[in-house]
Amino acid sequence: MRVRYAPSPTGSPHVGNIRTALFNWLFARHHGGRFILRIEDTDAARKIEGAEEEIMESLRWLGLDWDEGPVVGGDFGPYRQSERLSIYQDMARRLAEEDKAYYCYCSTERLAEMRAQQAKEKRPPGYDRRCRELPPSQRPAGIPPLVRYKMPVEGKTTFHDLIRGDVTFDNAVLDDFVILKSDGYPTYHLANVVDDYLMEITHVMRADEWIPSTPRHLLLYEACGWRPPLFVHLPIILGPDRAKLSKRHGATSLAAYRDQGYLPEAMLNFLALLGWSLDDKTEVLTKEDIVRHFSLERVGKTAAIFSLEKLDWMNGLYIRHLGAEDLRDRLMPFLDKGLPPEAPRPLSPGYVLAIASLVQERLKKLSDVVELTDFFFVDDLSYDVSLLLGKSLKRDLASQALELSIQRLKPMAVFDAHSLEETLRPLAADLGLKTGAFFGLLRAAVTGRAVTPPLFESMALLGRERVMDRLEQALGRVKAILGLTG
RNA sequence: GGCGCAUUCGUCUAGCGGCCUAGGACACCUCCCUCUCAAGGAGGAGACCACCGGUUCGAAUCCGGUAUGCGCUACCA
Repeated sequence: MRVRYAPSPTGSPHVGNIRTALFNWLFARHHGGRFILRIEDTDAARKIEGAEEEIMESLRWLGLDWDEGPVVGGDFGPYRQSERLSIYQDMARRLAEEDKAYYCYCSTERLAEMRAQQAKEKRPPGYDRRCRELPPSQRPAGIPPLVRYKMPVEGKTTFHDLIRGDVTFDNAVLDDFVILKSDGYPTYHLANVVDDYLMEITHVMRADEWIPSTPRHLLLYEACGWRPPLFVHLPIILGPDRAKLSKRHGATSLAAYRDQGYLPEAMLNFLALLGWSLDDKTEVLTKEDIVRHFSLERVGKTAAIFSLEKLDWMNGLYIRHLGAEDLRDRLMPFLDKGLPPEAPRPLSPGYVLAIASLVQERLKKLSDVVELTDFFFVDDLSYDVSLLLGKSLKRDLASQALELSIQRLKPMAVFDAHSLEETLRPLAADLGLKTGAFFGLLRAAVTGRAVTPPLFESMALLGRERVMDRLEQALGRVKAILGLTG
């Protein structure tokens, strides 16, 4: 079995696009077939420099390796359509010679006018076939022609979709579509059919939106005298507004999710579940699990909305299951990029390792680490004094609590989490404070935040010097307020 | 407008004629645990299976129609 992922390099691939790649890859790996990457760069105008590299980078990030295609080569290359132009041109010429296609000289302006007229008269749009029977003698000179397929005017075309069953179209609703543009480039329809044939693709697995063009492709296979492959149309992925996922949905490119700190293994698991399921309960699956069980029979037919909530949960789950050093290594670049410049670099791997274990079960995304742990790296804690006083804490009590804490902390022989808790916990009672209120005060003083990793572990990691320093500073701030208001 | 595809909790889905007074997960709510936040544990609420007709002893499951959504309708893919 041979399947392909055939993106056009018009930008960084979005998750819907990549999901199609994933299903092709899963299908190939499950059946021991070949997964081919083919770049469909037939639209010179929309082609974006660097997009091809981004496509490959996205595939690599998810771990979808291709057996043939750019970089790796293969026996059916080249795998970039812009390098296969003569093949399409020869084919278009052949079809024209066999009277299965014809040259069209209509200008873009005329076509636009025609469409406007059709719309006005509420007639179905489509080429009016003016050039269809144009004798060679009447061909205008000096106008580079394009080539159109000579669509049968009657009859029906039916194809069998592996997950949708038979789909039938009336040939009459199909117009004479362009197969070769006037710039010598093929359209998707021609290039796709020619390449799928020449590359011996057995299953064309692509998004739902291609269903309406499948009869054109089928007719093209027929015109060329080729046996068509099997067709599989995958449900599309919609944005939260139920429209087809596209650029305007914000962070839809796979790379954007990577940059936010989603793990590739979580993304792969999540994407696989968008349209495929193993059974009525299993949801957490490794790549190997999915490959082992993947089957077209369990691919659904309804469009799915790409919603972040479940992805976030799954990402957190995968983060929690990471080994300590693995997590540290993945966190490092996010800290490096996200921490303010005053945080000393390079970051200490040992220090980050300890921090990582403190936040592991608190992360949904790797990028969350910055907000959660910046106080470990930066000494200038800028927080509002009200954070120290809280809602119910009297000011004099706050200052008293800080003073007492400093006093008790000073003589501690070992400054570890356990000893810290042993010396500080009784203090709450001594002060007549609830532990929540007391620890909240200390937390604010030491971290400048209301929400942090566990207090004693954090204090131990920060070290005696910094903790004492921050407590003193907090005390000073509370006292300043006391003095101000009497 | 034409053509096509789809239609089960807010979301992802299980279900392929009786196991369904519809199962799981995320999100949500409550409680427990607890130094905050998480994580974890225990509960809860949430779907008249889009609607209307058939077929059948019996339908979420089969058939037809309607509605709605989405897609296609380019010298884009």
